[in-house]
Amino acid sequence: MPDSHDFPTAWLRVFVEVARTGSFTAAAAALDYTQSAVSRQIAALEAEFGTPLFDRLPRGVRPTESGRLLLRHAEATLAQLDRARVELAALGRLESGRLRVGCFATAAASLVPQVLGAFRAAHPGVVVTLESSLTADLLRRLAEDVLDLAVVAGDPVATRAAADARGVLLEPLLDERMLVALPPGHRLAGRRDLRLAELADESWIAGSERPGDTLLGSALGSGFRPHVGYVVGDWIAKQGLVAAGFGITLVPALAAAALRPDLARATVHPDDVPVRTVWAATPRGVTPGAAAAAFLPLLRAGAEAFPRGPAGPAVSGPA
Amino acid sequence: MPDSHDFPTAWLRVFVEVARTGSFTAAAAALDYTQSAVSRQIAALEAEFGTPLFDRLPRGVRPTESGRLLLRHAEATLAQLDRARVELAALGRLESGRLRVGCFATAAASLVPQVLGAFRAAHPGVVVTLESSLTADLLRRLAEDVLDLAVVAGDPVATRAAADARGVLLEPLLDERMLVALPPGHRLAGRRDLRLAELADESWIAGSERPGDTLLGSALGSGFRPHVGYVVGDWIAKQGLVAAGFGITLVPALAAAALRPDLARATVHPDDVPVRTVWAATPRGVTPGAAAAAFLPLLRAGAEAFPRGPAGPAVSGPA
DNA sequence: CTCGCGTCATGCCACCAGCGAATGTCTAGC
DNA sequence: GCTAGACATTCGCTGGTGGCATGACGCGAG
Repeated sequence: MPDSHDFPTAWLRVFVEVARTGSFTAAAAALDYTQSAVSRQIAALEAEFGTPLFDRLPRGVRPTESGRLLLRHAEATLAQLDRARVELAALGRLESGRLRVGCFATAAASLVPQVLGAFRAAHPGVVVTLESSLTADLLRRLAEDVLDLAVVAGDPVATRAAADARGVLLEPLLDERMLVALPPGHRLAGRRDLRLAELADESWIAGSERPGDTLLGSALGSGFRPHVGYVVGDWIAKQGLVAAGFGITLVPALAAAALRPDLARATVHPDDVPVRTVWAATPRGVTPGAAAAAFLPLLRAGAEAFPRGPAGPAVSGPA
Repeated sequence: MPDSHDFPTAWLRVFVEVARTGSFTAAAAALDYTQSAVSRQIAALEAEFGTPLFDRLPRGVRPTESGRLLLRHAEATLAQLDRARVELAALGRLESGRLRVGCFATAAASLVPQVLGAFRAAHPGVVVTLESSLTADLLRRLAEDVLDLAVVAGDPVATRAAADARGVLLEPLLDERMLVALPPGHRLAGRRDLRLAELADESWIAGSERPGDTLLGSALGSGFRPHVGYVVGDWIAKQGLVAAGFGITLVPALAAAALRPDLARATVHPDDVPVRTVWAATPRGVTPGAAAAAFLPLLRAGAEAFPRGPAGPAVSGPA
């Protein structure tokens, strides 16, 4: 039973073993062949290369100059194949490899870094890259095989449609609640399931002049008409304005952890803001790498830990 | 007809070609396989390594991370085997390799260097080493596979017996004549087939105190009893003594070219000194390297060019 | 929507490459 | 000369390997 579970490289092993032991018979015994098999293997090799590779002596064999030359290459080749095997195994055991993750901006605030931390702790050998971009871009990059996995968010139907069009697989992670960031000491600080109507008198800070592009705009469908006092795209500036008491703003739950601690917050009633679902997105058709496969459960667990209930952690007032 | 004249490395080529073309079908066409064969080759590879190597896309395939890893090694391995092939071919065409020649001292004076010159001119890539030693030692080194070829000399029967005992093959090259080196202007300068009796009054310079070890001693059997004036092992010193007129000495024909030009010389009648045959010696049983095989004809030709007749070149007096 | 096309996967068959067992041949050593 | 040990060779057979035909699937044109 000549160790058949390795690929057609038997002749290499046979050759090297013959050279090592200096005997067909011994090599055959070592490799679990019969002597005749070894004899013909070598004969075939010699025919193939058109030159004798071993001198047949009365007691065993000795490599000719050609044999020695080939031996060097054969050993190098075996080593090469061995390395391939080892590295491939390491890849499978996630001792090496790469994982290219993409996510939308607010996911990069807390959820993804936290999961990445757990992943890196479990698989230090894997090189992880993270980039944040808009959902549409992430889906495109998945399809282009620039990313292995992405965390995307958006309107359930539209996002799923976009993903399907690009051949991207979506797995829902959580439905994201919305918070309102309030100036310190605000009267509504810590409230849960706040109705937007209660905020009708507030001055709002929007992320863009076009309401449709903003979180706030997505609430327009419910008949709510906010008074927009400022338009600021920058996240830091936005918080600054809120902290200074110039207005309030919507904050996705995932970004709550990134809120400056002096801000008060309150959760919005789910009926007043459309659900924004967060998905794990993976390319369809391509077999997931071991790294991506290992990342997904961690991502699910991380999402699970996020509040699906009425309020998030530290939702009541500043520290 | 899948290019069957190369050794079981087909899977490497198949794999690399699939990765290169990104298609089983195209790879099959390029390698003169059918698509099904390629499909199963890859499937077998994937089973072997326990991981998918290609993502099957609607249009062709693309290597997975494991595939890319294996691809690097596969290409390296193919290159390695290719190098082996090329170097082996170069070895066969004597564009590389080595030739370890040994010879007895006087052969190193002229015959062997001359042949080596011709050889190196024809095969500049071959690394040639030359060592000179005594015949017995040369035979031993041949048997020990330290030399590829040797030029030895000695008494026909004894030498052949020694060679047989060591498993060394002998091929006669020439029967060496003997010269006498004479002081400049000596009365016998240029004589041919000189009888030793004519030299009875001369003072001889021997190489050793034990007559049996010397060329001169080998002539004792014929009843000749020389008057030994000096015993000098060193070749330069011996010539110096002769040149200064202190005596005469025997010189093997092969060393004639190395005689200092101011010495006169004469050939000795073959009946007065025992024949010393010069052989090419090669190890028996071991297949001769291409280099040794190419060297032998040159050696025969070189020996042929040496005088087998009554007198050598420039045998008459100094220049 | 359906059809056609191109792609890979698979079932079935044939072939021969390669193995095992037994035998032959050569050499060395006693 | 005989024995022992090594490689070579022969014969019969199995299993791997490729070819052919077909199936499954996704895409894109009409």
